[in-house]
Amino acid sequence: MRIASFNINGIKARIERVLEWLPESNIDVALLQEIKSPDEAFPQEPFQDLGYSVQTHGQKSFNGVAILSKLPLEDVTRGLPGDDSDDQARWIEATVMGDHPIRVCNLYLPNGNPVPGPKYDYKLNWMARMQTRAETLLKSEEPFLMAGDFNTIPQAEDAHNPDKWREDALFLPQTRAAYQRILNLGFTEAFRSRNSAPLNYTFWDFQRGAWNRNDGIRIDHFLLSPECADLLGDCQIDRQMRGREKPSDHVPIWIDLAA
DNA sequence: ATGACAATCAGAGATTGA
Repeated sequence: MRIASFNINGIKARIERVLEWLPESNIDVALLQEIKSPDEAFPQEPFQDLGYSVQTHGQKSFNGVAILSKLPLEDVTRGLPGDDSDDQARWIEATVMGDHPIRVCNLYLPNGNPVPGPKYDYKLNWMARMQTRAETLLKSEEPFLMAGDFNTIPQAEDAHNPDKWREDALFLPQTRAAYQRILNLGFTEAFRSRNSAPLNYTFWDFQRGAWNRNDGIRIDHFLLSPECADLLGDCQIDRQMRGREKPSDHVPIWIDLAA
């Protein structure tokens, strides 16, 4: 089974790219971020026509996550636990019912800029809540994964020009430490477990010709629980999507699971 | 020091993103 994560930067603007990509990359389960759409406005029919069921957790204008799946989904839950006052649509979970049921958490982690300020405080609080959720799921000993746009550059080799990100919310020591604390619970970061090469990115800014200079960053990740990591096959970044007509600023990343 | 790009909502230009 192939599970992908893709920050599409608006379903309305990106639907043609997504519809061509799903069969091209043989995606069974797609975790989408930044759908920028309320649930009722998300176009389900084109995806159902391709054989996917659709689960969304959206809001007007910003944020929003969705799961498209060719396999049955059970126990869909919306929102990251830990703060009832948080109304930003950044987290959705479901259990994918393949040969081995896998709990899938699709996340759009806050950007956090500018630093310092309330947006960065929100990011760090959100990451702490995510760690708590991860700890809860680990106790269940069910295979699960957390994937999406982490807005986190884990290491210097994950940026073309790390020095320009030193003061940025995506690369500050506090951000990387919060990410590392989650990883240290026992997760496998799928891409780096399969590929140690630098110059592999998932995001290139629209500005300053970043794509043409490969001036990118690697911020979209798959974290696998120990039981899930045992099922991992390949992990690839669909880099070519950045060169298409009307691209998102992110590209898809996918994993193959023996599940 | 600023803007550069793109998407959204709205129907211009502010806001957000990374």
